[in-house]
Amino acid sequence: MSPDRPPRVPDDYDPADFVPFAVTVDLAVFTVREGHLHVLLVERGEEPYRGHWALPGGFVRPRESAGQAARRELAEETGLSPDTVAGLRPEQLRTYSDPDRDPRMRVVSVAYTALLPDLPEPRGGGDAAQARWTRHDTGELGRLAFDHGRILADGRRRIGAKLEYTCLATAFCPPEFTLGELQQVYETVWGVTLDRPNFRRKVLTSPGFVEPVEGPPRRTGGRGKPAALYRAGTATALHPPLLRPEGRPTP
Amino acid sequence: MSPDRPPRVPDDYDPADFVPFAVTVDLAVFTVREGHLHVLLVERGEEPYRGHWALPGGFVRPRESAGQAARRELAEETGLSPDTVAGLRPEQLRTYSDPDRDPRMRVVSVAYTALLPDLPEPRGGGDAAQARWTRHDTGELGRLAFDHGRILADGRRRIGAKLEYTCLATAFCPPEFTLGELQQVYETVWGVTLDRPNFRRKVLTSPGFVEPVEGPPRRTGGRGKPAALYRAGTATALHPPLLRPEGRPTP
DNA sequence: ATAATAGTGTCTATCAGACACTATGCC
DNA sequence: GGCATAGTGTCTGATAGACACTATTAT
Repeated sequence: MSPDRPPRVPDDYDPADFVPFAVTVDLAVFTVREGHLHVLLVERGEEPYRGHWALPGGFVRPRESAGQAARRELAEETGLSPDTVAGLRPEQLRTYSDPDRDPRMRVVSVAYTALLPDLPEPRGGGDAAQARWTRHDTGELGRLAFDHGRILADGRRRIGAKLEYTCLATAFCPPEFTLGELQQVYETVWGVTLDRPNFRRKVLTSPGFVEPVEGPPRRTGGRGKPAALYRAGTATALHPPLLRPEGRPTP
Repeated sequence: MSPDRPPRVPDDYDPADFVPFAVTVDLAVFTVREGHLHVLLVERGEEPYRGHWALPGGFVRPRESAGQAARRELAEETGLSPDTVAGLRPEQLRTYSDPDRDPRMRVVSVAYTALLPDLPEPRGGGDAAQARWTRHDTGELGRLAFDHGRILADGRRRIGAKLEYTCLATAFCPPEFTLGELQQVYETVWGVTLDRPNFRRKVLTSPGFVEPVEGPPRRTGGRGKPAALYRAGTATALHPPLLRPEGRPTP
């Protein structure tokens, strides 16, 4: 509901004196780089958790929605042009509201995931705050600040699942990409290897998943036969889905 | 992130003067009753939207998480015993944070879905606020208060999708149920008819979806052959999923 | 030539949809 | 018997996994 609704109040609590909450957004921004899943982290410059790495994010401002705040923060943290960021669609992950998740005050955080193609190093918003891509698989990312480790784990699980039944994987790719690159996204995020012929067949027979780039230009990824280029199609859902091997949903 | 993180602040905004937000939970509580999907609504007794129907919900208290608030509100609104409510697991849907979603103040609402078996009429929390099950399909539920119409639509879409790849459907059923009842949940939520033999085969060969109730008791749903009873299994995910007919994800 | 990547074709096991048929209860 | 629901068996078309094979580039 929303504020008042009078007789609902059961006992000890008066709606008028609700505690003020701070509302923030946190972003789990992923990219695939050199065959590894990376996540964008920033270094905290203040207590608590000074010197720890954290997810980028910030306050929701008085006149913006959480989604707008997420897009704004993403632009600030990555230093991407507003045009580029406009094309991205941070997707709401879930909201974290444990009363003690911030030791200082009551902060409710709306978490988002975003997927980027491989980009140059983040500019870090042009100020002193460090921002960098960190490999997600290695243990390198020690303890993150606050409950960001949990948020990151939730986000990671979510994108793995969404690759199965949406066309989301193309968001990890540049505007034009080869099927080999697309396959590597799946292999990297899922941590498996896929059969190339079967992967091609599945992608190409899923209507609206990818569409060939008309001009017969081609591109090479080193040596080997140059690959045809594709761009993301208009579909957003995959029916039927492209299921992970092993059956199990990834623990 | 969470409050401060010093050099991040870009320009005009001072983290110290964040506006106070109110945080509420809203619940989209569904049940299947007489072959129709129903949702639990309460009648508002105050402006704005006095006399309009709304989703049940309320403020998050100073020392509870949004999830705890959702369970508490669910217990209050349905009048269910705490034991029963403890078994339910309201699931976070998403957070609604449009600056103008409440005309009076800045309210961010964390929405939850919950699925109940067919129950006696809600007690309405023992006070004057009306609470009742309303058919979701008919146009009977006029304009809901605030953005609750949108929340309800989002929740409806979500549970339809989750039936495909989770074992959630059993949450609509009493502790012991027949496969016919389970099938009716799918048919009702999806608005389709399913082939019974194929449905049985799928459910029974999905490990952990349902398990037979040992004692050979049986129960009838009127006339016809009595059906074997099952209870929910231990699995939570369905692999491979039980896909909706038609291919399309339901617009 | 060899390595490396792109792309094609085919066989097969599995699975979902369709549907005929049997079983067991009530009237 | 007639009807309604529960439950079984079978056929078939679609699909995913496995894998052999060809194509085109760089070195």
